[in-house]
Amino acid sequence: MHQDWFTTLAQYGYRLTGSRKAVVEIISSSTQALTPIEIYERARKVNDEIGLVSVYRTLEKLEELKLIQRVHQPAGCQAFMVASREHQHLLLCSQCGEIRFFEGDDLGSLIHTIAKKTGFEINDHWLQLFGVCQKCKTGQEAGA
Amino acid sequence: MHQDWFTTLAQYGYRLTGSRKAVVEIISSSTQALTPIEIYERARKVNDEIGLVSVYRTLEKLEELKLIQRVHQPAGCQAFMVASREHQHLLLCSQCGEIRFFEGDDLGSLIHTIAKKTGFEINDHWLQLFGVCQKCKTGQEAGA
DNA sequence: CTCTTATTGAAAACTATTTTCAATTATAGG
DNA sequence: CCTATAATTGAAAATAGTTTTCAATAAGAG
Repeated sequence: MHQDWFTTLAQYGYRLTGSRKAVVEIISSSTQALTPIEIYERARKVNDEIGLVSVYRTLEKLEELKLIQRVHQPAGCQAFMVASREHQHLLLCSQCGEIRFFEGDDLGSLIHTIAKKTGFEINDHWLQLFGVCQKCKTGQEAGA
Repeated sequence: MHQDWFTTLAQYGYRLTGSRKAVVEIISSSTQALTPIEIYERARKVNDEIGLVSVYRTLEKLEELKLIQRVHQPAGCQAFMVASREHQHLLLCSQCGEIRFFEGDDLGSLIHTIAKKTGFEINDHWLQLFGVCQKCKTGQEAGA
């Protein structure tokens, strides 16, 4: 997957630098949302030259290109992960942070009803499910 | 409505001060989510002694008592508004920020399906609708 | 009315993020 | 392969948002 991201970055005229590669590899392979600091710390383990600023700057670009998304959680909204595709939403484990995509929500008739009742023209929705993943239920910790 | 909030605050042993009254009146009567600074600015117009710190501290308590909730929006997650009741969700106007409550989402079968498919025990969900309110559609600005 | 203790505002501290800037480096074109 | 150039870098400074500290004040119980 991260190869595609490199291609997209190149298509938009962005250079492929060590810092960017590190950030891309870390986020694109994570099953949990990661904060800038978490990404920075992981990147440092591979290359201890990388700066936190570059993490922020890379995140900004990846978000612009819609390759990643900010994840809103009760504990905060600083973490990022791979972007959902159209019609995909997130299911989050409240214990270990493991995230899965799902689709198939059928909000059409609800949206229609609410639109009629309120006079709003409804054009987007956010849906997120929270729970406990199988690993956490059975007592194990998920891998970081 | 804000009378109920004063009662709740008193029940929990909180004193009813001018700063708290101002914050409570402002939030409890707003149809838009307000940031701490916005609340502070409005409160200042009535009482120019109030400090921003007290706004933060009051918000903290109102959130603890579940009288208000933080509202997550594309532009940020610092704003607060009256808490949703059980099963209520938000419909937001992307243009003027006007917010309505709605209920009646029927996610039971979706949640069941996803739980089965993923092994998660799903115990909560966030749903928000976005759109353009009637006033904004017809070109007017909503009242602040 | 008085006493106690919660609450206050201001300033300082802290955290998260963005900007500035000179040095470096990816990459297009020779 | 070189070279030129403009994008990118990391560090430091700046900014924004929030929390803590602290002495002064004031709510409200008795």
